[in-house]
Amino acid sequence: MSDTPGNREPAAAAAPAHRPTLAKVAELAGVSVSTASLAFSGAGPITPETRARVLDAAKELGYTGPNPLGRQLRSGRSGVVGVVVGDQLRRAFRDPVAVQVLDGLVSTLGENGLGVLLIPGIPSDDPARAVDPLVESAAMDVAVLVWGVGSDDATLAALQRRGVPVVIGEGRAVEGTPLVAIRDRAGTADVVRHLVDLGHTRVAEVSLPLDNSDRSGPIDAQRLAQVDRTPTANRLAGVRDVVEPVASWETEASLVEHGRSATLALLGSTAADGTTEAADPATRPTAVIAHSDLLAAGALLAARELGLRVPDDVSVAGFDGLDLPWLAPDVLTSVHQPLARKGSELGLAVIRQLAGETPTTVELDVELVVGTTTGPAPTT
Amino acid sequence: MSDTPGNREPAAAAAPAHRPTLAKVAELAGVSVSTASLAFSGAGPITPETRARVLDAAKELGYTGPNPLGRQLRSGRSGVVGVVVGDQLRRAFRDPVAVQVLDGLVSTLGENGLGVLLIPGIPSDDPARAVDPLVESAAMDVAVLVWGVGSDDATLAALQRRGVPVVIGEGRAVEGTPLVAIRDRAGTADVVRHLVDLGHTRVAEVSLPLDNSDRSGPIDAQRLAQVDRTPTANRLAGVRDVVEPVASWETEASLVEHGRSATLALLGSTAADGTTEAADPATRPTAVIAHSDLLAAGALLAARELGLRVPDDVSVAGFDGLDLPWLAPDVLTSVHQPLARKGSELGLAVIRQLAGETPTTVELDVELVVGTTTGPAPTT
DNA sequence: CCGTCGGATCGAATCGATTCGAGGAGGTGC
DNA sequence: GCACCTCCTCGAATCGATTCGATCCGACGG
Repeated sequence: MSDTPGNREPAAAAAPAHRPTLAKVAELAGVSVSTASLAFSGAGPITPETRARVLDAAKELGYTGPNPLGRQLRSGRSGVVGVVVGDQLRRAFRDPVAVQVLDGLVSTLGENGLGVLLIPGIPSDDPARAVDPLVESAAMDVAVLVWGVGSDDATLAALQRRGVPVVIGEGRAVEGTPLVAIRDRAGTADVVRHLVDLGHTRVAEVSLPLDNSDRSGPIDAQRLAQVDRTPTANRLAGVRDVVEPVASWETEASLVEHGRSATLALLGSTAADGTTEAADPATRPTAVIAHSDLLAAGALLAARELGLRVPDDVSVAGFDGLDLPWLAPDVLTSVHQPLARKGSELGLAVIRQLAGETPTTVELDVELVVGTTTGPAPTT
Repeated sequence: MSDTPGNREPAAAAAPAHRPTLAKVAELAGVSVSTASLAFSGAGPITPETRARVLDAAKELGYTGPNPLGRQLRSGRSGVVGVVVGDQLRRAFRDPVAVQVLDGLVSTLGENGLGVLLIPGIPSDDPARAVDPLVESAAMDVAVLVWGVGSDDATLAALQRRGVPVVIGEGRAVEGTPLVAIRDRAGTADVVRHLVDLGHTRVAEVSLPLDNSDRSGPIDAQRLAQVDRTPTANRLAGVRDVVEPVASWETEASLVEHGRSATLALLGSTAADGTTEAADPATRPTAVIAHSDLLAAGALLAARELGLRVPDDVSVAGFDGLDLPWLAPDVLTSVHQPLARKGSELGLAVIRQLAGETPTTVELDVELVVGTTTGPAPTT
């Protein structure tokens, strides 16, 4: 076998495990490579005996099935779907919303034999890292941009340049790519209408990030015009479809602590000694609408801290429909969105894309679920 | 070019985008394929003009670089690291501990041009799903079992059968595979010693799951013998190195709500009307040691619910060192472990494994950080 | 003026499997 | 008994790139 002088074994000292190939198995079984391939793939006719002989030979050699790399090259498919997450995983995954969507996506793709490759997105504000090796050259059949695309998305551009088909979740529609979205705007309007129906007129808003600038603070008209994330834009619009909020506060991420600090700013006033206490009940907002449940949870904690009773002194509502048992005994009033379903739909869109079907837009329904955190506006 | 009659174009109607190959580029540039390859890879000598000519030709054809599949087959490397997560992502990623480790892992691997493929593990209690397509046949250079391996791990077995090198985090050491662990046992002993030093003698324990049976309830000696997860075993042992807990409660997952219910059971007693109130201060545990911060957070909430002051009536300590700002104003006493570092070390172990180095075991240090939730045992 | 040396380019083998058309053996029908 | 048909197996091309050794060229030294 090693009759060739000058073998191509450069320095592989402790690597005796040159895995056997299909050819070796075929040789041992006394059949051709093509027949051996048939034995494994099951495509095409083959006698049970021949098949058994091949399988026996495989077992004897310790061959555990066709090398995926060879198969992939031949078929032109890698079986891998790239999922673009934020540049920091820890950030993207701290939000249960993201995790649940991803869970649905991974399950659906897994059922179809597709794997998920985590791709750190290219931060649009960092041109130095404009070439991410994974985005630029990882093998993937489709890429999923789960959390939308900005107006000037470097990752999207790179993928399109490479010719990788793209599926987008929750965001701006892009020519020729499937989109899976939810009815943010209508859902947000629903919950705000619920508040208005309860008599609330001074509604404060805790907003999702408007872009990826990590800013936080009050949103004025000028800032409002700069919004560059579709979900945020939709929810801002949904609120304003019903009422003009008396105050609106931008947060840097959908996390409990940011909801808390935003709400302290909206409902509290800083005393001379630096401590924060509840603001004047006559002017203070009577309801807080948060763009997410995590922010709403923070709002709830802030209200408790300020000594405000929920919902007697202030009503709090969120968006997402997360299960937050540690808020007990309170149950958030929230707009429930089908998170796992959103992931599944993304997965199905990927599969349709691979099948060559023409891209479609899917829009999922949401549902207002009233909990214990909203009630009639205080009469004072 | 298409002088061959009977082209191999079966039914690719709307797919004109047969991506150009290196051969086509070489042809247009008037050079050989090998030279064109050199122009892209940069390996080997090449005149700047030739290189430019190739690159121009590539641009003209819309060729965006070598097809990863071809390169992978040739090199025998896929550049992909499989990371085995629980069968349900949503479950694995609800724990910030997991997410932070994964974040460190993804960063480190990303810096080395390696991608992370999410692999749902094979549930050991479900023989029907004993063949996961991804575990069985996805292309990966190394697999990482981040959360340890059980005594009879189907996923590990499948990977070993395939000959995929494995790296293990936090668990039982396996012959010939690198391991990255932390000093659970010593760290746990440290925090328990801290409690004992404060005068606590009646210490209750809220334990991580002992196996993947989803059981919850008190742990007796018999159950204690069945533990099949190394981190849990280590922490149980660490506690017992210092004190014998007056009560120990198994949870089904490291989540706030389970910590809460366990603690209600440990510190409360159910009244005749079905409500739970604090048990007799004379016999009630004065300290709760939880195996994780999420469980400890639940314990804290439960204590508050029972009307117990922390740390005056009861001390609470955890493990992990998570940042839990929504527990404010409390700050958990906890054993901090370097989570991102653990991920990085796993990544480095992967890289060493790929470089053919011999597997080593890395054990990371932990540090007790005293917060506001532990204090002297009540004198009554 | 010729031999030699070094750098750039090319040819061909190789990675490991899939697939299609051809060929061969065995069985059936007339 | 012959022709035909079916079913299985085989050979060879192919997927797209990398890489090694060979070749070819110009330049330089003797």
